[in-house]
Amino acid sequence: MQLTKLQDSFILFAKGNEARGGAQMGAGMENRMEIYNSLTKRVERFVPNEEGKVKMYTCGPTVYHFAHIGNLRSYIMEDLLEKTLRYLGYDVKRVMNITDVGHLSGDSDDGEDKMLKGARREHKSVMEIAGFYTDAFFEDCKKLHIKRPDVVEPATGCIKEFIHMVQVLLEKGFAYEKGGNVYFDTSKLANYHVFSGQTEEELLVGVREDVEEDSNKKNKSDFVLWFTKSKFDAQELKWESPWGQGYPGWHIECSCISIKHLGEYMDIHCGGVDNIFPHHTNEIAQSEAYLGHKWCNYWFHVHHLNDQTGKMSKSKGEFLTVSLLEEKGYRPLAYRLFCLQSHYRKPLMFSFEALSNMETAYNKLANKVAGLREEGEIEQDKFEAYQKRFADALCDDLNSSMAITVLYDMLKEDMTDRTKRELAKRFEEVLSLGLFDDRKEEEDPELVRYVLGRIEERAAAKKAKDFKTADAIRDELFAKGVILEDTREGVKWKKA
RNA sequence: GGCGACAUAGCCAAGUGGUAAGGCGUGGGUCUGCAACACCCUGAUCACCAGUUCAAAUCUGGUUGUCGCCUCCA
Repeated sequence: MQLTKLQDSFILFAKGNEARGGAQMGAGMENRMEIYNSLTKRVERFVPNEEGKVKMYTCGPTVYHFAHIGNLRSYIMEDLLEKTLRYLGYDVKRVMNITDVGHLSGDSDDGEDKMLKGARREHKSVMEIAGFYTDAFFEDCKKLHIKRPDVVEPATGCIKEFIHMVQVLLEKGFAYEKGGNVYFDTSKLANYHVFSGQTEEELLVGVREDVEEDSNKKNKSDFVLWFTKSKFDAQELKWESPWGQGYPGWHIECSCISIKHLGEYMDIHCGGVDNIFPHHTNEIAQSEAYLGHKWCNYWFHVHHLNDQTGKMSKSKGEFLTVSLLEEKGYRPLAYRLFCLQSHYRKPLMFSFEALSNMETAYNKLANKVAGLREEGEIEQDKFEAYQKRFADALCDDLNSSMAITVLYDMLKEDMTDRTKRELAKRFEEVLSLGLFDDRKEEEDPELVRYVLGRIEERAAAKKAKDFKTADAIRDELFAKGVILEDTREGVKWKKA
């Protein structure tokens, strides 16, 4: 793999201001992770600022509605990244924000605030809506085995910090007040378009026609840091500020919250590809202008989940949620498997046919792992060889598809069940597919006793060659949602 | 219009120079009272065209198609 020097994301001073980075790993731990960096458009060796520690930030959900499974793909892949880093021995601190203010409507933009729109739709207050959908988001995450970040911070909890940051930007001359709002002055930056590779002139060419221009802006690229004048006078959430009553712009929250919890130097910033511009671009602008030095070294972007009509979007109205998948009889973890068997940097095509495939694959895989016995000794050589193969796959720009293949190969390998079990447990630390969850425990003990009784009766009937009775019992249990299987090890049963 | 990504078997999807991983499905088989489970076997020359090379899915150029972004009160 060809390694390249980090491109400077430090936009104020084009050269000579490296972030602190480049810490050398000590003995016993090696930096072997290679990951694509959107900033440099290359796969690079991952080297954190501080040896053995990773500071990671994720753009969290906008809580005006349920997350759809396309949003959740990003969180699944980010979860995989975090767990891979932990698996490799890093001490990871991860922070996520909750956008509960300031981010306006999307594709079918009618100029109404998303939160406000959600509130009106459901006759609730904005904060009630935010609380409800925040809980719903983490419920979905739980079902998909997405670990809750170490720190979760709602934007509305950091207003003071936002105001402070805007003040500093004004003092340093990176921002200006106009028409009641505070804007970031992008002309003060040497390299604003770090991600897009386009110049301002190029951007001007095809500007969307349906967007109303803000005549207060000095430059086309400038963006709002603080609003006091909004065409949404019905804005419910407003705070006092040196510039009058108002609310923060969309981008300031991520800059502020991440610096608050992770300090001035960050290792990895995550999000969906659609965040690259303008959101992440503006975050870099604000943060580095505020800090006066380079801020984050690696940018990790997950590509979209598409269906026949294109990317899934909250604003399209109808969208797929985890709950909806459950209603249709799919396991959320089958969706996780579906995501893991593709690469995070490729668009993934969703269809119910594909998900059905995965559902079957998931059940087979879970059965296979459940069938492993606590037998034999751990074969150390093979144990380590497979651990290495597994880690190698993930270190190769998070090749989760290959990691899944290593799991399958491992299960087919000629070695003791105990070795396989222990390996599967190790892999589960990263994959989190719930392969060791004992589903029987949730069963009603009354039902279990009944089923076991009927199985005995059926066994007796079979012994007496009374297959008619035996089949009748099987049919009866099937009608109750219980499936019987006569395996070499005896009769097994499971819920349909 | 600009910028970028992607295009591999019925479906999902790995694979960046040496003659195509894996999963699901399909078909065949073993096992089984039957069914299911399990296990074994079974498939593609990589959108198209041209070029570089002893050798290309993999590099270069072009074409076509799909998708994303082009903000700042998305």
